[in-house]
Amino acid sequence: MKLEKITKEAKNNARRHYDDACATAHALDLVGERWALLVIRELMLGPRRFSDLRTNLPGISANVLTQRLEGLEAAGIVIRRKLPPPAAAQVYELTEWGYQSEPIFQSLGRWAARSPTHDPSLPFSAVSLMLSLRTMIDPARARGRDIRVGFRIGEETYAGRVSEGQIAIERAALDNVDLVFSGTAPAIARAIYAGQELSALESEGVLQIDGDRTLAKRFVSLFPLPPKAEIPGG
Amino acid sequence: MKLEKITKEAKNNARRHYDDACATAHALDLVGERWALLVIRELMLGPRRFSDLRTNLPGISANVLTQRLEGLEAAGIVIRRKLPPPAAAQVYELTEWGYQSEPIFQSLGRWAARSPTHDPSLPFSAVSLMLSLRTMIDPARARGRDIRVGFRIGEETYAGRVSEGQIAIERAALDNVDLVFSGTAPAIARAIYAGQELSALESEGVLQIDGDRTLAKRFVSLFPLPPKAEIPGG
DNA sequence: CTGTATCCGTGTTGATACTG
DNA sequence: CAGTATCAACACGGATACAG
Repeated sequence: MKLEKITKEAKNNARRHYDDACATAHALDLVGERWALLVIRELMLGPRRFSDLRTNLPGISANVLTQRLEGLEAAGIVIRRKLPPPAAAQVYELTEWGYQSEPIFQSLGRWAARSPTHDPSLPFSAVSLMLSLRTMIDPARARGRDIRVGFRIGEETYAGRVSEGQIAIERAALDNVDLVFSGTAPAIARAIYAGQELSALESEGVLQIDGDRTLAKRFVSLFPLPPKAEIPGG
Repeated sequence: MKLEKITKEAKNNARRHYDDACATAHALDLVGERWALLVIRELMLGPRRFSDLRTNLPGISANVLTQRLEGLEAAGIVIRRKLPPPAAAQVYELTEWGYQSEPIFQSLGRWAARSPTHDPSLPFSAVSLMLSLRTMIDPARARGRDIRVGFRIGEETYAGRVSEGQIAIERAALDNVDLVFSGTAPAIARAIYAGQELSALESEGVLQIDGDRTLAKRFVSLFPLPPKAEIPGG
């Protein structure tokens, strides 16, 4: 039993890697496997349990999630903790270095937003929507604004604050916010990125806005999408 | 014959993808397959031929390289061109949007440079070394400097210019440079990143420096490595 | 010489079912 | 809830043969 485990681990360590001193290639050795970056993304706004990760990563299978978490833990990117009683659940959390990978998501997201084949009508996790706000905010439009905004998505709430051209977001209770968007992540995304009328989404029943409507309109206008790339001969 | 090709293409189009509206996930659909980003990296400093790519990507096989180039071309990231006679060779080149992926390499490289398991003694392609200079230059140290530097790596030459805290680099002839490093990419990397004595590398015969030695020392000092990440319990 | 196509052994991935 | 076991499908990489 023990021996089997050891050989298995040896196998994992000897897994495919690029023989390349380039730091980018090394990054791909660390997080280039399928699903790895998306697992990190889901942890980017704080610790999560195995099943949280599973439900927010449409399509990942349990064994692959296990493997990725083991690999990320071995690499020093993720750490697993047992929550103190009474919660007593096990959670996975990024290490400090793990959290520092956020610029990777921003550069990937900003670039891919220009893709001609990007389909924003697919499922959208709450975390990725929140992260996308950090990525896509237009500092020029946001400068001078100070808006406290809340989001209620399923069971979870996120609190954000626009200031100095940036937006800070964390998983937190909705105290002291000027504005709350409640709904599914895709619905909120339609309001912010597809530019759909807030009132239309509300009558559809997929979105609810509490607070100053004008402020809400101003808020969603802070997140313009870049123009699609023009593909020669495409 | 034709039918087979069509079914194969249909298969390729229907290949594994994340069902996720997040732009980061879409980026991974585009460039998340093994080798894809490294192929793009090799094209980042200008067009290359199939065999250039092969020799600079240690370990990629011809059929995988073909598949990646097809996929990247279909995605609008790479375009293939036939060089005019007499060269008449076929080359692969990034589209404008493809070139805009450079920040992805920078964020990956900067982050992975902190990895405790990064081994800089592996093979190093000329392009990745040149790109790493753009990524790792310390603007604070570089500000106020104006240095024209050349690199001769194998058959190729690269010309760089430090100015305004940045370094611009292109594949170009070595006219008008203050300083030339000649040698293999790993040797130059040892001088710049491992902080090895230039004179030691020269007596070893792996590096040659033409130009002002003091300037060379100043140049290599512009590229400090970040501290390794501390892994809790690692 | 520069790629492309095909075959094949092997390892990785993912769907389903199952266990503590 | 948090994973493990099993198995089929696929992707990878190497070799080789082929085309312009």
